[in-house]
Amino acid sequence: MDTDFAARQLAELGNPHRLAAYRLLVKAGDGGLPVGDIQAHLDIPASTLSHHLSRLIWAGLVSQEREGRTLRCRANFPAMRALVGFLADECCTGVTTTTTCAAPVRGAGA
Amino acid sequence: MDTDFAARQLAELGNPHRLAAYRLLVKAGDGGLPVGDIQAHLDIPASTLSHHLSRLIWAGLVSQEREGRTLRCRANFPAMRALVGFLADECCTGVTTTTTCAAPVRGAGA
DNA sequence: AAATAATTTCGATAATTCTAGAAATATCGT
DNA sequence: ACGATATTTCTAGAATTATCGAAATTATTT
Repeated sequence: MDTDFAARQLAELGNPHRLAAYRLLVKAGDGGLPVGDIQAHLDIPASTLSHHLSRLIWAGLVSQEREGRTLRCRANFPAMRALVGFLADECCTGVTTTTTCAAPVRGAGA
Repeated sequence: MDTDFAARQLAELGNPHRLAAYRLLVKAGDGGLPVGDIQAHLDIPASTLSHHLSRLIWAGLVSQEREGRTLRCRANFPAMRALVGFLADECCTGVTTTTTCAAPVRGAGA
């Protein structure tokens, strides 16, 4: 994973509306959620939500699939694991001290 | 962990310079690194780096401790684990399907 | 106390992001 | 084709962020 790409994904998650939407999708799991459901939870204008969703999609964190009139959104779980792994990756590689990563993150290589 | 707080931390990590600096500190482990060492790696003006470091510190991701003329920076590992945990927290709570979090993140409750 | 070193604060400018209304697009049922 | 629903694209103003030189701050050495 490239640093700039990871930074992009983190930045996209770093907006309260987008993070709330993303977490909603994480909670929803593989079933995902229609845009309208997300809007109902977040209570922001459709155009604003659409803007945020497009950024999550662009960053590869969320995918969309049309189902009739609605667009179902899903969290990209492999991407999330890769990002989380990147953060902890090479943790303490150059360490000169003792314990640091007492609770290392699993699946770091994803 | 509050959503706005998590978003703030993610946003601060979502800048290539800051993420690079942070990862440097993560690799350095408990030993940390002086600001000057970070600057040598990132090759950006001191004032710009200082600005970015102050944001990481403000977000609670990095701490600083003076050692004579130099300021030693350290990654706040518990904060990192808490943030990573937050992302995966309640994953698939409302799921209606089968496998999703094939490689669940440990320490999620941090 | 002066010179030097490490880092921050200030100030100004350029670039990006957020927000949301209006218009456009896609799909469905009749 | 038409009307209704779901969602996006366009647009632009406001707010935030990034950048960096110059000046200020804090600590060390002589």
